[in-house]
Formats: sequence, structure tokens, C-alpha cells
Amino acid sequence: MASDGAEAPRVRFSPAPSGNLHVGSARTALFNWIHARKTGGTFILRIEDTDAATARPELVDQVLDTLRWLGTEWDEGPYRQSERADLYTAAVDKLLANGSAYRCDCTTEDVDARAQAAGRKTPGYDGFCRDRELPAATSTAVRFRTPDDGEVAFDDVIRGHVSFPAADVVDFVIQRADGSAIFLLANAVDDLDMRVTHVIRGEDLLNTVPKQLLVMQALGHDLPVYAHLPLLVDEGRKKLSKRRHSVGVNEYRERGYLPAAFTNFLATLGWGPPDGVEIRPMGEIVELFELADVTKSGAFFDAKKLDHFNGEYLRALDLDAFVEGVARFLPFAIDDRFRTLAPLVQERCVTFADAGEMVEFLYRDEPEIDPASWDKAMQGPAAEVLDAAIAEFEGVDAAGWNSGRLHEVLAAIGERLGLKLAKAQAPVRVAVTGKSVGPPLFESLEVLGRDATVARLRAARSRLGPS
RNA sequence: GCCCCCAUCGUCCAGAGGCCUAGGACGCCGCCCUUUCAAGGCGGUAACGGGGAUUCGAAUUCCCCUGGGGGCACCA
Repeated sequence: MASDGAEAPRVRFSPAPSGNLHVGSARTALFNWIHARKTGGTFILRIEDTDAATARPELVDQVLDTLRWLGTEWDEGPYRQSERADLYTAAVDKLLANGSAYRCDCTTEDVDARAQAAGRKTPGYDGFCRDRELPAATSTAVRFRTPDDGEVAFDDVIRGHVSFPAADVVDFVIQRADGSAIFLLANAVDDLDMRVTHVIRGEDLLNTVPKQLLVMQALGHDLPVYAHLPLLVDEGRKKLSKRRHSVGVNEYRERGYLPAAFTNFLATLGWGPPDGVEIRPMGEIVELFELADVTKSGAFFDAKKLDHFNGEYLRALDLDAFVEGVARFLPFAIDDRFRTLAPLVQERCVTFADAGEMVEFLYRDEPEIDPASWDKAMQGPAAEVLDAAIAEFEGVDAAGWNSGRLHEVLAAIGERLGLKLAKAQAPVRVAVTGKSVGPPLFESLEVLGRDATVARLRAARSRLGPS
């Protein structure tokens, strides 16, 4: 890398501080991070909070926290645009001075009204104030003067050559009337100032490139290389919306997904390793990753596939790590009973949050009966099974109360009643755990203990009524 | 309305002119294993949007159409 003497790459992730980081943003952050690691470059974090109206300083920490959880640690920053206003003002002054920008006092209403009067169907500014030479005032914003003809073109690492007719790029605001900078300006100035070499971001920003290129050129600097990632879309192929989906990374974090599984999955959205092995350590992904290999079309965030990834990662955890990780998702403290069942629970979890469901029966005085499970299990010879189980289990002495023994006992009962073990265990399972699914029954009963087991069987039997 | 981008199984990726009767993964279906449920094993379903052109040969190149998406703010 950098054998041509070029400087090491510098990339940046520049989220707006909107709190709960969007999964699409997380993917963008990840790809930036991967590219930096791959190339020995620097990953810069910059918070884009130039809009005082929407900036929520208190939410910045949440973004940082999420990034840390994902493992996409930054090398430089975080910078905050709200603290760099002088830089933007200086840039605007320079553009004003060299004729690249001018003041404008048109309101949005003025612009729309003129467009309507002129019968134009294309929205946008018409250059009304270009030559009015307005003085600075509290009501004037600053607009960038775009070329009237020619084209603005660039080579995107992922998309190839992209060009726009310059005439379609209307004069745009770079500084608000209150003197604050607009994203287009701040973003360009910062990329220049931070010597960013590769701008890796979502495709929704592809259309802003010409404007930013124009600003950068007017400021007289070398231009960064752009790479626009395909958007993450919903099942309707629309940009993932906060309205209808769990698009916040925090939701996944709270539901017990593992950061390694989550980032591994994100890495397969818009990119795939050449050998087709999708589930693998991030270190390998970093090695294999090439920005130019990124796909061009939108990718659906498939929660089912994420679940599969997470299940794989969860099962790969050693037992201690699983127990430690699952702890904060359980509504009760980890004890020996949980530890005993843990290996069986781990095998059956997709996320940490699933574990509680499987063992909660241990921590209640009485099982919470699921009606559907009850109806299904308490049919046919259920009463006989329960009666026999009560009688037999009661006779097992405390020292012999273990899963192997219980297995034998219930198998014998089943045999006597002409039932397969699977059938015979159903009423017992529901009576004791309240559900028709869960960890293996005999291990569960062993951990629950004889007295509690028998008490629950009796309770279920009486609830069942006379046979 | 205008501009830009995109187009392989339901989904995510492979495929950079012959190796493709298109491969892997998730999902789904079936079978096996089995103490329920998972996990695991085995098998199956399923795609190159349409039309031209180039070529001996096109999923791969070019053009048009269609379809989808994104953008066009004193938001980012």
C-alpha cells in the first residue's frame, strides 16, 4: 500500500447527532473503519451539528457509545462542527471575496413564488440576487455561484464516472442568515481541512458531490476521492425508514445481539468475500475487503439472516462468555441452577434475550401456563401420564433425582401407556414449565428439584379435572 | 417536472465473453437425527426485467425501453 508515495488514506464518518445510530449509518461507519484498517489509514470521527435547530449535543455521547459497542473505534476526533464555526466563516469570506459566492435575501417563499410565476416545474433558486451586491445583513444568507454551463464530473470508486450538467446545479446556500454554515459548506471545508482522502458515505449524498466539488475547487484545494455506498432498503425497496422499522442500532443491542455478529452481518450488505465465506472474523474481512468491490445496488436489511449470524456467534461463545453476556438480559441473578442449564440454553438462543424465556419457569413460584401449549399437551392420556409421573417421581429419592433417572422413569411410564417418549413428556413439560418448548425436559426437572416438580404436577393434575 | 444512480434465486452476495445445464449463504419445503424446541446432517425449491446491437460465442460489452431507488431546503 502507498507504494506510490501517496499519503496513508484518511477517511471519516460524519453522523448528525440524532441519538440512536441508524443501521445504515453503522454500515457506513463500518466500511470507513474497515477501509482505514485495511490500508493503514486513519479513521476520523466528526459530528455534523451545524444546524442549531436539530443538533442535540446530549445525544453525541450516545453515538460515541454505539460506535464503541460496534467496535468501530475512531483514530481521530470526535470533532464537532459546532466548534469549528470560525473555519466556515473564513471559507465563506474567501468565497465572497473571490466572487464565488454572493449574498441573497430571498426567502423560500420568494423563490417558490417566482418559480411558479415563471411556470417552472423544477424547484430551485433562479439566481435572482446574483448581481445585486447586497451588503451583509441579518436577513441575508450567502449563496454559492454555480457555473451556467459545462459539466461537473468525478470518478466514484464504487460507481465509476458520474457527471452532472452544471446548469442543473442551482446556486445554493452555504451560510444561513444567522451566519451559521450549511452542511454542504461545512462538510467540504472539513474534508479539506482534515485532509480526508476518501469520502465513503451513503448513496443518498451522491447528488451533493457536484456542489461540494465546486466549493472545494473555488477554495483551491486537491479533491478527495468519493465512494458512495448503496443504500440499505426495506422489503419495499425503500430507504430504511425510522417510521416502520427497527433501524436503530441500539434496538439490536438491547435485544441481545452481539456486536461481532452485527458488524459481520453489516459487512455482507453491499459486499461479499471472494470465497463466499460470510461468517468470519472481522480481521479476515479487513484483509479481504476492497472498496472497489462494493456492490452498486441497494441492499435489504434481512433480520432473519442477522438472526442466523447472531445464533452462530452466540453458540461459538465459550460457556463463561455466554453466561457473562447473558447476565444483563435476565430478570434474575445468575445462580448455579442457571449455570447447569446454560449449555442447553445457549444452543437454543438466537439472542441473549431469548435465554430468559427458556429458564424463567425456574424462578417463579408457579409456572406461567401458556394456554395454547396447555390445550395441545393436555389431551388424550395426559391425566394418566400426570398421575403416573406424580406417583413415580415422588418415589425417587433426593439422591437419585437426576436427568438420567427421570428419563428412565418417564420412558417406562410412556411404555406402559403405549406412548412414545415425545408424547409422554408433553404433559409433564407443560405442567412444570408452562410451555411446550424449552430446554430438554429431564435436565430442567433435575434443576427444578423433586418437590417443586411434584407440586407442579399435582397442580396441573387438579386443574385438568377428573379424567 | 428535472437531474443522478441502480437492475442475477423471495433476500444478501459470486459471476469482470466461452470454466454457467448460473455458484454460495439466509429463508422456505422435505427427509434424517431426536426428550419438546433448537442445533446438526442430507436433499429440494428458486434468478440473469424486455428488446436490439457487437461477437463464432453474452448474465458478463454497447444502445433503447421498462422497472426501482435517490436527490432537487437558510436539514444532514
